[in-house]
Amino acid sequence: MRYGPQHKQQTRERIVRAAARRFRSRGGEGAGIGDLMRDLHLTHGGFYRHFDSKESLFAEAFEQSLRELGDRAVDAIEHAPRGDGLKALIDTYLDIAHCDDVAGGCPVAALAAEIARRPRNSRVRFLQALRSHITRMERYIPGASDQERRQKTIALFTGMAGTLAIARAFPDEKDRRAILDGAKAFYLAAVRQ
Amino acid sequence: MRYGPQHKQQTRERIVRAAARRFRSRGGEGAGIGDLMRDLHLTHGGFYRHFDSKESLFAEAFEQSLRELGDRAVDAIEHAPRGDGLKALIDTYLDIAHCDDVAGGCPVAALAAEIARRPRNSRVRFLQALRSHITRMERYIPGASDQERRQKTIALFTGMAGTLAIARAFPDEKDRRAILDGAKAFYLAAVRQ
DNA sequence: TGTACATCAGTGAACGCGCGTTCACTGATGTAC
DNA sequence: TGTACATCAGTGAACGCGCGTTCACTGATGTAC
Repeated sequence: MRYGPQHKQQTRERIVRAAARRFRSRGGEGAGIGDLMRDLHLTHGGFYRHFDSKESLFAEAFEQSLRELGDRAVDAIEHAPRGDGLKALIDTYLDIAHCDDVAGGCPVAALAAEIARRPRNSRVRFLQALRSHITRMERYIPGASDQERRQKTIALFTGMAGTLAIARAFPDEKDRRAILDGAKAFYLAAVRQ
Repeated sequence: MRYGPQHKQQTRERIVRAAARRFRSRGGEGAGIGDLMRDLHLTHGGFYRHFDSKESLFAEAFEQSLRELGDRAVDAIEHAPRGDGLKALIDTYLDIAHCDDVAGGCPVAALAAEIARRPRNSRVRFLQALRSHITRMERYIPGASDQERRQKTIALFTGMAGTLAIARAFPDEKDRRAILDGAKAFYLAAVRQ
């Protein structure tokens, strides 16, 4: 059957949105095209009208996730009381709600290791997304020079992603909270130097 | 055919050692039993004389990897000049050689996200290994109280693991070095508070 | 206005492949007598 | 000492399954005339 002119674009967006969640919560290998499409009440064959391959969906989903993480971070910083932006950034990232929302959370915490395993050529899109996330964040990080601010931004972001990923392995919420709270203090002190 | 009395134990150890490398470099889903056994000049069928399942091999390989990482960390600290133990710990972990040796490196940096995705029950072994690694390391981390030392140890270790995992995604060695060097300074300052 | 045709998002069977696991079997060595 | 049997690490075919991808097809709507 034929659909309205915006229909295809809408379906594509629904696929990306659903995929972004599935990839984060199940990993790239754990999330299948068939299940994904079934959730959207579509069949797997139609997928290839929208994407060349699972890999290109994965890249697009990653980009979207990271962009949205950045949006939320900026939002948290700019809605914080004056001078508390940095604390808000850290506290939001290391919040128990973020920790417990793998599907909607930071794609780097969920997928960094498997991105590093991909062939060089397919990593460029991910790295581009990562770099623009860092660039977007570095203006909120204090430092004596641009270079120092960038380095601190990278250390902070990659560090917090690691902490979040590991906290998620603990089934007991008390453990997760202890890890996250300890890390909040650690990173805030570190960034304020 | 029948083998000498130590033969089985030796084969088992060879399997664990090879698996520990394969799981870290390819991920739990990317490393297959068939390929693993073929590398050891054995066939896949024999695997089940040594392990119940791929999952139990994975857990044992993880434990061994983390134990060995701890050994190397302790070694680096204790061979460092007096007062430089902490710096040696951080510099060893964030060394470019460690970054580039995924197969022989930290299993947490390589596998944390997928461990977090496993069912609760199968996570207990991993968490036990993680906890004993932390306990082993915390005596080298300064802090006002035991609790503070533990929290800092966790933040440091999980943070460095995240940084390492992400650095590995960069194909250009210059980028990896920049990330690692920036993080070395960041974490050293943070832990020294 | 009415008719014939083109379009193309979505369908679902099929393909090829790799995987974890099972199982009947092998055969060199250890053990019982 | 010699013989018959038991053991069991390792073999390799087979099973069942799920996956990414392909492809001929469908059919409601847009377009050409």
